Amino acid sequence: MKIGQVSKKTDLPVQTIRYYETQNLIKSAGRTEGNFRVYDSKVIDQLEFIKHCRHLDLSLSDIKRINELRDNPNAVCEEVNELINDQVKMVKIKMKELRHLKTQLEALTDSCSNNQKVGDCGIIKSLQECDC
Amino acid sequence: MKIGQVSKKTDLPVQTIRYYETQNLIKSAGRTEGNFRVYDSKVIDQLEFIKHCRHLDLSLSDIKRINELRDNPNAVCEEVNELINDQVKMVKIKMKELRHLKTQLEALTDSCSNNQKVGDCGIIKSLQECDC
DNA sequence: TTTAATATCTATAGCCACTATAGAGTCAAG
DNA sequence: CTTGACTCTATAGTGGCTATAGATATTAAA
Ligand SMILES: [Zn+2]
Ligand SMILES: [Zn+2]
Ligand SMILES: [Zn+2]
Ligand SMILES: [Zn+2]
Repeated sequence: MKIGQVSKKTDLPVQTIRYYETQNLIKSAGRTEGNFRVYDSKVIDQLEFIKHCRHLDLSLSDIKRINELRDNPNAVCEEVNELINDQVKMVKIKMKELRHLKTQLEALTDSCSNNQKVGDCGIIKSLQECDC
Repeated sequence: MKIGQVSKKTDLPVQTIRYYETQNLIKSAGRTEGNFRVYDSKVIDQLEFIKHCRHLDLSLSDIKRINELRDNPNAVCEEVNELINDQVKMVKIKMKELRHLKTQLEALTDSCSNNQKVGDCGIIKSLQECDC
């Protein structure tokens, strides 16, 4: 299989697959005589795994770590657990920040009737005076 | 006032102030004979304005646009309004994504009892099989 | 068989909003 | 006069890609 076909099967851009190779998330592929990358079907699973991890917004270095752990199936999975728990924490923090942001932004929209002059616009005024 | 003092008053890193200058968010400052930037107190307000906009996660180009609009106090403020509304939309989208993420991550943590072997860990299995 | 289209290759730059570093110059206090 | 704090420019790094240029390889049609 060449990279274009891998790309179609995984729905990942060709560039991204090559990028993952440079980052050692997948092994360097073999090459044809003409220097084209050749893959066997295993890589599809590996890339799908990476994709799912990215869906969860895990960083590439986290994913690399998880892959390393997968290579030691007898190790205790505590570290995997911690990674996911940390991710949950991060998501919670981000959600909190976004809730705060939303409150502030909606207060801003309330302070403008949309047909004022810029000089009188409540949004602009609030941005000047905001004490956060 | 030199840049260090501006930095202290605004609590923005010196680098950031210089960066904002390169991005034309603030005008190029005057210079001393020794080529040090000199500011008058106006810049404090400008930087505070930028800071508050950044608190709302507005992009630097949005902020630049808002600054341009502020220079035309007689224009209608519709565009300011749109910028903020777009920002609210973005925040809502991100919140939705994060809620989805949180659900998935918490389902993952539930699928692992933390003391399994990596080979049996429900988290790893879920990441392999996930069909999202 | 020639040619044209498509696929692949590497290397490099761009995105965003900074942050960090190196190496040189400026200035004030002791 | 030296020390130290401050400032200057230029450059590279962050993360996770994405886009481009220019070269080479392969495939398909004419
Ligand atoms: Zn998935
Ligand atoms: Zn308004
Ligand atoms: Zn603020
Ligand atoms: Zn587990």
